[in-house]
Amino acid sequence: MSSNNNIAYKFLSLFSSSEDEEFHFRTFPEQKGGGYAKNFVHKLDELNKDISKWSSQAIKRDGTPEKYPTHYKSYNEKKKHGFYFVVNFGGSTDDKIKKIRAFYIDVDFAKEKHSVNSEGEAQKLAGELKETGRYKKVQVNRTKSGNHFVTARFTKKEVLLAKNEFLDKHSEAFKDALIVETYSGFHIYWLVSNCSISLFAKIEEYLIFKFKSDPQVKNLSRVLRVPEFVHQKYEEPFQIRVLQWTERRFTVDEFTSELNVNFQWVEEQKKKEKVLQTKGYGKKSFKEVIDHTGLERTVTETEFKGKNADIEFVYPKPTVKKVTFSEAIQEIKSRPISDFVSKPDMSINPGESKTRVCCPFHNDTNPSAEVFTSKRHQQVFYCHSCQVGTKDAIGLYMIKTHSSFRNTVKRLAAMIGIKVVKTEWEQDLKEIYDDNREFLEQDLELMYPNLYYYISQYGRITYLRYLNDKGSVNILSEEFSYEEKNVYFASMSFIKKELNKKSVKTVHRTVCLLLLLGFFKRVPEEFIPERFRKNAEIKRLDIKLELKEQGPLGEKRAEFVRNINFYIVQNWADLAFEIEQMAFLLREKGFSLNKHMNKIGLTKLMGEEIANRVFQDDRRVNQKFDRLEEKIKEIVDTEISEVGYCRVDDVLSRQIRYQITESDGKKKIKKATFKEKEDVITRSLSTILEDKYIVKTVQSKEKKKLFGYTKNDTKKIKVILNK
DNA sequence: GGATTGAGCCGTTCCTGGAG
DNA sequence: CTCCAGGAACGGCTCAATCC
Repeated sequence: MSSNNNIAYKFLSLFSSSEDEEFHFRTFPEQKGGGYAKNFVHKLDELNKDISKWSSQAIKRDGTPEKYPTHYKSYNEKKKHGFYFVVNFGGSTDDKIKKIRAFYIDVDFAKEKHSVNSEGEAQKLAGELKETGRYKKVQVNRTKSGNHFVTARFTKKEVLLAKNEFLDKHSEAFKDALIVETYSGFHIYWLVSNCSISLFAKIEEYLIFKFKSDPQVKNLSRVLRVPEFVHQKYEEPFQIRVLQWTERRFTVDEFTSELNVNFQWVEEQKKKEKVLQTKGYGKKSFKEVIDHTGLERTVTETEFKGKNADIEFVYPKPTVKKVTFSEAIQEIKSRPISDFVSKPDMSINPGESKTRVCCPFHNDTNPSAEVFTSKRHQQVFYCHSCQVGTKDAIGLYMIKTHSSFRNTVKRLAAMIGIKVVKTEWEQDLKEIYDDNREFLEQDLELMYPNLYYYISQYGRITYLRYLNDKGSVNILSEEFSYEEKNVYFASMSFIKKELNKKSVKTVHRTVCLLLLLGFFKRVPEEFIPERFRKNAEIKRLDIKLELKEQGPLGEKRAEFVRNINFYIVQNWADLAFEIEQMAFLLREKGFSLNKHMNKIGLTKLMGEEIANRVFQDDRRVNQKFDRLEEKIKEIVDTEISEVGYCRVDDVLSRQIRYQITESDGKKKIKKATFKEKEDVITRSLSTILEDKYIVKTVQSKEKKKLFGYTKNDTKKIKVILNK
């Protein structure tokens, strides 16, 4: 027995069955910009020393070690990296885990997060939370997509109370558990001797529901903090410590009976949760409140904001003037808001700079809204209480009626005796947009099966409708057109928000796919008039967006518009055959969003010209990629000439060396990593094979035997054959 | 330095269609 | 019908460009 009193070592040794069992470790920066995560591996007996001496060289992702060793303790304290270990045995990724060492949960009492619908609501909730005195910090945040949420961090005292309550409540279940205390909660471990990999996830799920612990903490290769190291995420550093020791190692049977593990109950809980998570599309919106356990959600329907506003607009006047759409906007913006609103009275008395009114958007008895003249705009309406604000009557009308921008302009124009007429160019455009709408209603499946294949899935038809409609209501001006079509812009985040998507990346890839197919075209940057690229003009455009968002005054936000993608909508009916051809090609070549929707992948699959259409930056295909591709091609050639076929798996497991030219011009031989080989194969296999080979997927045992595959499993394998 | 954007890589989770 | 590999979605992280 060792005589040292190293607690971290003692802790880890509980998890292993022998002194030379391996442990995988990882460090993560606790704070933003704190560097990269690093990986380490140690046998247990290497750690049988004071933790200030624990150190080694980190292992990079490609398996090679880093240049200098890292002393974990000082790295943890000075560089503020958290120090974690992979609880289960085998490796640091899920597929490498071979043995379950323990069941574990992570409970967190430090924070609460509430999602709300508007900044006003967020501020109100934040105020209420602050008043309770239970929180150390209450923050109103806004996601990139414009959703508001309130994060609140409990005071130390509250965290302590919650911790005690939690331990008391579950003392029976934790009787034979290892309990580790973190700043915000606990890591609870139950050592286990004979749990299968497949059972692990089910039991973890049960524990998550039973103890309302962090739902993320259930993966096989989960890392948790090592005791004795310091947790420095918050202001005060906290040393992770072991509260309760145990050497009890459960068998699965003992565990399931002593903790009353019940899988059916888990399924019921899951169903309940699913119902709560269901969100309405389009018409209804819901509010989610997530408490600090991250699991209990209450969902309420929100009001249709603005519908009940106590505001009335003036009646239309007889037409005295006919103007174009953009002229009408100018005219409306140049007039005071009171020209359009009959109630409340928003006129500013002569000689005064502003007027105060009772806000029509909330129950307001003491005037908390004001109408004033700003430097950049004729008039601005802004409520200090509920923070509804607009820069002209257009915004007010849109908030009240939820009309589109175009309809709003038309109706407001009518109120001042103006009729909006279309120019010839606008009429042509309207036809395209209308035709496109109709095009989507047709029986596309029969007429254009490949086109249909791509647009029928994953709500892509919704993207098409949305972008087409967006074009039709954002007609800028004839002088700003490309190929005689209306040019409009859209940011990915904005589309994401409008279409209720969860990730900008998904939106981006979908839009790229639609561009690739040919439904839209990106306008090359050199064709965008200089004045539209200038800040001032972009601000003008942004104000429109801001109105559509019905958000508070967008003065700040209007300063941030840079990389904008400009699009034109094609005439889909005219191009349907070409789109169908492209869709056919993509399917034939085995196009996949995951693998090919990037410049290198698409260039390899479809050629440079098409790739440039979708990705306009001047990224080049990596030289390295080409070299490795040549090598792989050679292997396929020789293999097929020798045995008549080539298994893709074999190519991946082969050691391949290829030449690269380093930055100083020297040539060097490099060993291809697995990932590099995989990249080349997934991204460009079909293109490097020329026309003489085909790739076949084989799954049945008999067929696999033909290719010398003897393993008794149902795994699909890929083989390259002569055509 | 902070914010924001498009774009990249990588790993996990959810879902589906085809093989058996 | 079941099962599972692969595709799509999602989320974490980085990076460069760009502006205040």
